[in-house]
Amino acid sequence: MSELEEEYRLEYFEEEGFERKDCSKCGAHFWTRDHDRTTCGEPPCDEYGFIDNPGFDEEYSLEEMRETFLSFFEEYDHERIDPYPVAANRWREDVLLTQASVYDFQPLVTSGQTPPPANPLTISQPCIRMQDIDNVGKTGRHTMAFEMMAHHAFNTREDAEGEYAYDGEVYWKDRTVELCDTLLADLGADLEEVTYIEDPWVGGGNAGPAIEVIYRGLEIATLVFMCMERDPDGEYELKDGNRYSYMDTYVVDTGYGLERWTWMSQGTATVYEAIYPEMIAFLKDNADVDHTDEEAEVVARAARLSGNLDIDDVDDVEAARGDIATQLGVDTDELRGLVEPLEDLYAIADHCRTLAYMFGDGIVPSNVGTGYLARMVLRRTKRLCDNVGVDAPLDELVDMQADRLGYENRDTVRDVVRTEVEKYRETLERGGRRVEQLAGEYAERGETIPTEELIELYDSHGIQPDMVEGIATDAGADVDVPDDFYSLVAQRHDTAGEAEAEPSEEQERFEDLPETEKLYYDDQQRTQFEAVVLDVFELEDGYDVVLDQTMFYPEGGGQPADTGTLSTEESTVTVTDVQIEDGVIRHRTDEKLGKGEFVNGQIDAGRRRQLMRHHTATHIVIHAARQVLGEHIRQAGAQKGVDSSRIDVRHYERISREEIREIELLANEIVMDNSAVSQEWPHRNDAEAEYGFDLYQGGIPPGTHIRLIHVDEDTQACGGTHVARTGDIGTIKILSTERVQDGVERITFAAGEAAIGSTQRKEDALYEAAEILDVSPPEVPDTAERFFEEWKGRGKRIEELKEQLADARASGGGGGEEIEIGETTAVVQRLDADMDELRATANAIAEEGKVAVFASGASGAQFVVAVPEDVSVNAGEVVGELAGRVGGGGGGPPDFAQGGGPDVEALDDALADVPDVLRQVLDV
RNA sequence: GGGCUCGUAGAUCAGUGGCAGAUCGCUUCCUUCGCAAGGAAGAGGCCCCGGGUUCAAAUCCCGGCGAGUCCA
Repeated sequence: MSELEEEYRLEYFEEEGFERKDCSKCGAHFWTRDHDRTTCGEPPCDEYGFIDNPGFDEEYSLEEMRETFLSFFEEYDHERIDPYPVAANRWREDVLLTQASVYDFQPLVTSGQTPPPANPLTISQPCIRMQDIDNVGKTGRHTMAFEMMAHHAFNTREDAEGEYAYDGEVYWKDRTVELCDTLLADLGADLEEVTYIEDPWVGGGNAGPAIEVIYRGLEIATLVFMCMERDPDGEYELKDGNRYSYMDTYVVDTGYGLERWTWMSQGTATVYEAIYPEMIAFLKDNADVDHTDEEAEVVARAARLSGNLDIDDVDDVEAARGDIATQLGVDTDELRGLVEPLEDLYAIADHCRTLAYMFGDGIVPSNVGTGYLARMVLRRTKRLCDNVGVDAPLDELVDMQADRLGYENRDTVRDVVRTEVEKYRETLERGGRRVEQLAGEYAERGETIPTEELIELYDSHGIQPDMVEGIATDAGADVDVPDDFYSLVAQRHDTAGEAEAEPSEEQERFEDLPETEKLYYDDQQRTQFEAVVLDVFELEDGYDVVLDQTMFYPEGGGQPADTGTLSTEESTVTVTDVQIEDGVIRHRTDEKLGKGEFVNGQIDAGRRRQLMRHHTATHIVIHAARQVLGEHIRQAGAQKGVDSSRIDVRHYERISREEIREIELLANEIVMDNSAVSQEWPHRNDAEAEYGFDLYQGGIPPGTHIRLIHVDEDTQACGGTHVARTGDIGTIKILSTERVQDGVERITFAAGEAAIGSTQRKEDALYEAAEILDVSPPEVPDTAERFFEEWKGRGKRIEELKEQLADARASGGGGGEEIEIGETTAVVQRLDADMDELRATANAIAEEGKVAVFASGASGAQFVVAVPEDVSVNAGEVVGELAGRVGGGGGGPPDFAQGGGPDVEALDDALADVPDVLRQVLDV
């Protein structure tokens, strides 16, 4: 760490008369204006000093504080940027949720591949952190949803000029600290009380010096100077044990907690009371949480005490509760009774804000990804509401927050919440029944419900152990929930880490090749071109040809590669696949071409035309789906093909047939409008400013300029090839929808010739069915139904007749051979009928008090033996013996058995042996 | 993306390779001035679909479709 010490010797500190000190309690290095100070200022070294003693001149609400911050930085030449969605997985694959403002600019901007939307910039970015979910409401300062206010500056070193998407230095450490200091001074903070603690930062492969800003015991900002990256040969070893070296780009990454600044300005006992005053008042009223003045006084004092303690997880909270009660001179349980309902209310307010962010930004509840996190939060919130007695519908509570946060899709948000609450209710009901039954069984046996069952209930059915406990207690069964329950669940999910094979025999030759010029964007209708062969790579199966320019579209963005041919004067080779790697396009061919040869390229025009139709149609279908299903509709994946294509969209319920028809109609209206499909390459900042984040349906492309495709009113960033006018698509036919995951619907459709083809195939099927039924196609459904009903009726009638036939045979009409065995009579008969008939007849005979042995040769050799109640013949044994003689086996209970074998030839002989077999069995 | 669980009467679910079951609901009748309740009788099943194993599959195996749930 000491290697970074130099990094903190700022001119600004010197000019302002700061002194570097070591904390007398924790040893941390920190900078302060107060020369008498000995501690770093952060709990546990110091206590909160702002409760009932606000640190700023004025009180601010959340909204006021946000505005104050942003306009302050605007005044100092920063551009204000709109916040990004909380679903960070829309632009990066390594995380699900936005947890800091810098997430917005990773990895493309921080690495220098893409310019920032402004430089320097300021933003208040909504973030969600689920790590501390259990602490929310209890510690007085943890929230799951928060806004990270920030100012960022993106710099590159002088010697790297021109290599990155931004150049030069905007500002670095001194200016950053100065801005922070100035803001504090502007708000009226006592700068003597502010400490800047040295705390190097490491994360996500990057690192750099960082400073924690502490004021009156509260960490109100972190100033990170990201300037290093992980490098095995790096000069510096940092606290994560890895080595790092300096990068060409260096980024000012600051984070100012909006909630904490608001709290600081108000000095309330908890952060929640500062940021959600109206909602908490509403919840208190709704849940009837009311304290006498005396009780309120106890609660306030307890909050103050717990705020002063170093509480960082729930175990500490529980332990601290006793201490606090002692200090206040009240009973621990009494204190808990007063405080716990409040804690639940605080958590509800916070969780509702989290949900508003999530659903407002278009996250759909699901069993995967961010959707799953949203589902977990929603269920947890619902449980908290039920627990504390809040009976306002959850969608209303979430809407209160969505309203306050200024979301415009509030109706959809409410709809999503209602649907999800209903799903949860069903899960609970299902689970409840299951547990009741299980508990009943264990209670009867006087056993404790084993842990294995609890894990199964939770893992497979989503039933929390405490719910099992509640129901089981009512049923009189014991439950023992182990302390390490959740780690036991985790064990079930242990997966062997798969080794990632990396062949990496990348030839240097390939890396030295220039980027291939992409002709397919110039004129998307052309299918022929001329080029020079730059290099040829021999593969196990064919060759990879690299040209100077190409019309062949490489696989990408869900669009498959073009196929076609490359011809020289002497020969023609077939292109079967095309891939792009670092801007260099490889054409996979069956035959070899010579380096330096001129070739004439011809792509398969029919295939390409279908792919273009499908690609443009994809934009149209998603646009239409958005009109019909709602603004939240977003692509979750897509694959184009020649015969059909599919897109996956996020939606919270199954798409109905009616909705499909609407989407199909809308899509075809766009086709019929025959409007032009256009492309442009604007600066990405201009594009984002005009169209917003929804441009990026299929991932975010790097680069300063991005390609936009306009189809009707839809605009998307897209690298694919498209038809010139929507009418070129011909027609769009939606083929099917399926639920590929909970919350993700897959729409499969066909365009152009493929649409006609698929419609014709469906019609053919209908015509064929109509012909078989000998009716016209519109009559098929009614006729099919009538036939099905009739078929079922006949089945029933046949059953009845078989029963009657069996009765008739039993009463002597069957003509079976009767033999006497001991005191009973046995009827032995061959009856080549199916099993049902044999069984019915044999049963009827047994009813008469006779042993029945029936055999059939209808399908294989089969036997049925029925024995009346008080006769001591074991039917199973008889069948076993007989079936053995026809090469098979059989068995069943003593009074009724069946069996058989493949050897029909031996059936009659076996039947002839029946008397012997029966006597034998009887003797035993 | 991966794991696990489930698809049987209108609903909720039993069913351990050998005759398709329970409870509620439904229909009719009895009892009643009437209703609730009670009694009696009855209807209602492509055991999700398709393959396989077997003498025999609701049951075992594989695949598909549909649903639920946990984890990353």
